[in-house]
Amino acid sequence: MSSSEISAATVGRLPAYLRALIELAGDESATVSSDHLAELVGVNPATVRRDLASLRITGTRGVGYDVKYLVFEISVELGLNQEWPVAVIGAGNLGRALANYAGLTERGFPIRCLFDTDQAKIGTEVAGIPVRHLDDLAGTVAELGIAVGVIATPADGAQEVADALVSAGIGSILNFTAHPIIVPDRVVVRRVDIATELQILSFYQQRGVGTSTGTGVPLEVR
Amino acid sequence: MSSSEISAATVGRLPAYLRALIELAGDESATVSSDHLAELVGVNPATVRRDLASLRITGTRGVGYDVKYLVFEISVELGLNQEWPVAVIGAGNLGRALANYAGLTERGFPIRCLFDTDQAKIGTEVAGIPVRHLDDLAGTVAELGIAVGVIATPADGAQEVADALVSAGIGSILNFTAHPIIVPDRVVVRRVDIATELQILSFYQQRGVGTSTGTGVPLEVR
DNA sequence: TAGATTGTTAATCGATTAACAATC
DNA sequence: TAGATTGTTAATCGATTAACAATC
Repeated sequence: MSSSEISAATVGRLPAYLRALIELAGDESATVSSDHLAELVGVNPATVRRDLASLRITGTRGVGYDVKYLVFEISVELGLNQEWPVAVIGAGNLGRALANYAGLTERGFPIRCLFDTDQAKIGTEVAGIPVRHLDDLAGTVAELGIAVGVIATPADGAQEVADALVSAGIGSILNFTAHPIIVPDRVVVRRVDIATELQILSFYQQRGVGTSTGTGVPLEVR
Repeated sequence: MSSSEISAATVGRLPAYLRALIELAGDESATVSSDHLAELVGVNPATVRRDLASLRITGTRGVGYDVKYLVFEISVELGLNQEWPVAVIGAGNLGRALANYAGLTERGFPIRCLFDTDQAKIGTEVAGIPVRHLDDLAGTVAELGIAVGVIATPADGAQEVADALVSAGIGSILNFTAHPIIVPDRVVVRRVDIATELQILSFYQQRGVGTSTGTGVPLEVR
């Protein structure tokens, strides 16, 4: 399908475009040029035009792109016109921090359930979110329509949890542990590894410092 | 200097190489071929050889690379032969989760202090780590030799905190907020943005699913 | 019409990979 | 010597960017 034209690099920039556009919309800007948007996000204007063209988003020559239309279209591309209920596996410090982070619900990723294997935690609530036993994962995924699983357990449990998520029918996994996980092709995985980020920082710090980017994408304005 | 030959892509793979090598060392493997290491990390063997060559790490033709030597050299490149004391700004749920994550100290990134502006928290401890007022940042950075600052505050405080870290002389910042920060060239920033990661997941989930990689690098074995 | 800005082609750049001579 | 594997060249691939005709 046409979707194959959208590169991973483009997808990685979409959240940054959206964030900049939402601020522009607040400023009541009706249109935005590729030059302006590029400057806000820290990329080349031609890259912006190419990215938008790959999404079949068109602007108006001599004028620019309609901000509201851009926000709408990019949101649709990112699936933000619907909710993606999240389950967090691991009700430790990280799991509780995620549960307490209201920003996720605001952005369409409400955490609906926490899972753990510690009997003392089962049946309690964290920030109003129930904690259930990992054995109840499959049933809960079906019951609550969970779309995304977040692995927030100790590293040595990561693969086991990933397997459980996969058998429960989950198609998207965010892995916070230091260990890579192996999943079938149909499942999409991203990893957030704090220790790796720190190691990359120390590499550049130790040398004269080049500039490093976040998340593999130039998200930081220079 | 010679350092300019090392690409950001190579740097991003170093932590994954190191992780695989440490497991191999545990298996008492004395040497490893580029083929084997490539398979463990999920990259092409030629990429492994090219990456190592760019670090001036040599192997032995017909034999492979010495595992202990690789571990040592890559560790040195990543600055892991020394400690990088960390300060976490924000003693909320995320800050406390980080403080309780022993993995960071084990990997050479001990959290030495938390900072907040909530008087009720100042003077308390989290997992044995003191919480001080943000006003004391510069003094504490000097006193404890802090090398890395982690921004774990609400998003709207990110730039202000970044400015404070920069004036305190910090050269490496890990930003957990949804907002990009602007810093001088000498400062290295990486960002971990959970909402962005989830948006990228939902993009792929919504479509037939391609495969996405974590951290901008193919860290997940397929 | 004159100025602005898109949409897209062609050039460039950088990273990946195949292939193979060198050599252990 | 025969087999294995590196180190590196050259080819390939994909992404970025300059440039500009199209057109609002």
